[in-house]
Amino acid sequence: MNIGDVSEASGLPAKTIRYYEDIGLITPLRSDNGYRQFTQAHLHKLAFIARARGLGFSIEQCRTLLALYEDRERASADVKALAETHLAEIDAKMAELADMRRTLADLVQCCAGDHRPDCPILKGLAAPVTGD
Amino acid sequence: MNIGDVSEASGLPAKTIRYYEDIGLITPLRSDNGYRQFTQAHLHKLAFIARARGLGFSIEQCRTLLALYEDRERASADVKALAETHLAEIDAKMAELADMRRTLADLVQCCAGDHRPDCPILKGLAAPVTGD
DNA sequence: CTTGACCTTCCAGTAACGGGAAGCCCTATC
DNA sequence: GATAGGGCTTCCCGTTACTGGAAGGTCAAG
Repeated sequence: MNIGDVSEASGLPAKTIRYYEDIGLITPLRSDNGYRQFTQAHLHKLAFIARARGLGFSIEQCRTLLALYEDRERASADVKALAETHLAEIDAKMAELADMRRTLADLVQCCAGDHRPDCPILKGLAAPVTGD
Repeated sequence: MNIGDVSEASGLPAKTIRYYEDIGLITPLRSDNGYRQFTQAHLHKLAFIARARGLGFSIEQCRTLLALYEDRERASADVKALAETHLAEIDAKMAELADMRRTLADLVQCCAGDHRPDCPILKGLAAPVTGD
């Protein structure tokens, strides 16, 4: 398969697939004309990466996951640990966003949002509301 | 004030403050020795930016907020609209994270996490679970 | 006079690609 | 055979919002 085929099959842009080759995630062979030649195994790997990325794993985490995936002796505990680490990262981000959201929603709610210049949002940014 | 003073007062690293000057967010004067000279107004602006950044506004959104902040004729509706746009961005990110979290948590829960190689997480990444 | 803390500029790197240029390859059509 | 098109190649720059580090000027204290 050429890059266009795996691109369509995996849903990944060709640019992204070339990038993954650059950083050593996949290593397609080349045909005589210099075109990358992909096998089903390559496609499988790319789909794996696409799904892991879709779950928010970083490229380096994907690299580790792929290595574990290809290691028939791996312990599932290793995979689980990585997944749990990532789960914790997600939770941390969600908590951070929730904090922002709370504060921002408060400010928005206080703002009349009319033609007048008086704006509690800007006031809140200029001097944070102290709950004391 | 020198950059170290505003850095400490605003909580922003000196590097970041220089960067903000680079991109035109602030424009301190220079003293004879070439050092940046900051006023209370500069510090005020930096603190404003720091808080807006803390709420997740992008640099460009901060630039707009600053412009609105310094425009005595602005309508609070403009500020509110920007804040609501950002609120929607936050909500979108939270929803995306929640989706990831759900799927990942499901996989993690199915994984024994022991010394054996059998791992539902890797299986799930290799071929997504279809709910059909 | 030297030491050390501060300040300056500039260059490079981060994550994970995306855009676009310049140019080769292959097939189809006229 | 010439050409048009689409796909492929490499290469380099741009993105966001900084951070790290090198090389060197400035200033106050001992």
